[in-house]
Amino acid sequence: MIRDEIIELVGRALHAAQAAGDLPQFAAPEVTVEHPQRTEHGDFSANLALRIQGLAKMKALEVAEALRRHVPAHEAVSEVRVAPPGFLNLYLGAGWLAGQASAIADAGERYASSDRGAGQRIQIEYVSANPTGPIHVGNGRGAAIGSTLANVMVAAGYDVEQEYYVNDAGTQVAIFGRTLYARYQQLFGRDVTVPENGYPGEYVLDVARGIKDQAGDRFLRPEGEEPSAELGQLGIQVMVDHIREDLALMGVEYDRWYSERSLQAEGGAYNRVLDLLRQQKHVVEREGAVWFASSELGESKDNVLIRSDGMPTYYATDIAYHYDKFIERKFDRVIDIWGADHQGHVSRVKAAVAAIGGDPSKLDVLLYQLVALRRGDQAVPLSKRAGEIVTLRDVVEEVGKDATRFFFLLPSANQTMDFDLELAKKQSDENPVYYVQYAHARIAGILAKAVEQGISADGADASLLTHEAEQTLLRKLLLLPEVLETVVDDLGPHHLPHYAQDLASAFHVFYTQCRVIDAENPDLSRARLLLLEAARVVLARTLGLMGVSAPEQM
RNA sequence: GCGCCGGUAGCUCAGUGGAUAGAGCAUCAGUCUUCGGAACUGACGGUCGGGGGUUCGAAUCCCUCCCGGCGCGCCA
Repeated sequence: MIRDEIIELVGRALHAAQAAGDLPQFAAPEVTVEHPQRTEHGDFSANLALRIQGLAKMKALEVAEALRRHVPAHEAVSEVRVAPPGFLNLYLGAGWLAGQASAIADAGERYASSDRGAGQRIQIEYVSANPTGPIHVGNGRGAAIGSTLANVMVAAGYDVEQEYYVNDAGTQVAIFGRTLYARYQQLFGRDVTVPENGYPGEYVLDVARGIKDQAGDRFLRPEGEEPSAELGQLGIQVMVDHIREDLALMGVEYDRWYSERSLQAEGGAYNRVLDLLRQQKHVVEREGAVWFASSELGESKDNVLIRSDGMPTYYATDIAYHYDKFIERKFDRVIDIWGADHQGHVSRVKAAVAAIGGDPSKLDVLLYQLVALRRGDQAVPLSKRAGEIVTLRDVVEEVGKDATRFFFLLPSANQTMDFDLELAKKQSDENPVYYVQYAHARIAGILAKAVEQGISADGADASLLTHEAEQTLLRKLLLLPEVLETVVDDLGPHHLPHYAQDLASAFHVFYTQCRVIDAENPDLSRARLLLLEAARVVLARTLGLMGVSAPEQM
């Protein structure tokens, strides 16, 4: 991308200046450039002179001037200036910029893809909500973040595997099984109530009904007896199917659904990992429970692996799961995306990864802060009476997949957010989703009209794209590769919707100022159609990565 | 009490070492005989939570205090 070429140019200028004796010899720091806020400061600005003034024992302005004299010629760069207190400002040439229209249009949907990831195998695990209930609004945020990040990393050349960890074992599942059995018995007229600590939601009754329709009274046992484990597992399966459907409504698809239970099954990683930890003397028994002596590894406390009732904790199976990720499946990198309420879990999982022979620096845990639901000024409680919650499905069905994803992506992950249902639904200028999609539909409309009138971009002379609005739009189009790199480096998908709004804005300005289809100016029309094609490509790509549709009309 | 996250324009948020701190919405004032007005232009609006420090340069890094959210050994 152009930014990296500019960095390269500045680096070469430094070496050339040193070789020519205009600057003294010293080890050069890494060169960085940025986009100045003010356009008169150029397209790229390097602060190198300011940073090396001490090393050079010269005034920053003089260093910058020495650098400027040695910047090699480059087809994209029309001018290099020095500005106080010592910036080196580089300007892109109008002709080169104009030429990018055809380069982008030709790249099509591959535009902004890169091989930065070099095929590195990376696993992204997200949502992974307990299958004991429907997936709720907060999980939706994780879904939007995770799947968007996955899309972008694929575009950046990573070999990505998206995974949902199904907590189909443990206490909560057992409680779900007992709740389900109570509901199941109710369907046969037995006077039983949902257990005290059970799941009061109506959905469990629906699950029971479905099982009764399929299997009749097969799971009914004499009164007072415990339910079969099979019933619970069947119920979990039904819940997982629902979760899969709910996430599919949001455009989220996984490569793999990984069963926690399978870890504990014969040949699963759980026993091997426990043996491994025992061998390494990381395990102590105390108060009837088995503990991971994590405080010896710098953690603030020890953590229970096996409870006094003999059941493994979530933590224990999670260690086994990460053993599977790092040691057995040998992912180069692992990203876990969790709600902020799991924050306390982060350092102990990292400690465990180190203990089992993994490299904790290859584990990134992306935490997102919690979501509150709003309808205008009105707060919407996430859980209503009797265990009923506002589900993700409710939200998607009310405001649509596009608005749901866009709104979840907008704030950075470590910002708590209010999801405003009223705003997300609004078809007005208050709603940024429509602003961006409208830009795409508008372009599609003009392109369709051009086809109608028999005009095309074939043989366009891009060098006619000299209007300020055209050049501003071109600059925005060139930014997408940098945005994708930032998303990958910061694990920050929120940059995408912000960029999308900027891009849409640049297009709308262009549209207002520049007539595209103009019978009086066929050459300019062709050139502008080419620019439109490029803009459409970039807008569609940006929306596509977010999992938001790019409509031809609205 | 300890840990993590946040505090930036009236509201919702970008911006994590650069130049005069940005955007959307809201408010006010404008733009259309032509490709989609779900648009465009301008104005108004800031002690970047407070204080101290580091630096040529701090919203950004360090220290400290205040406020809010989340979490803190047998839930996940």
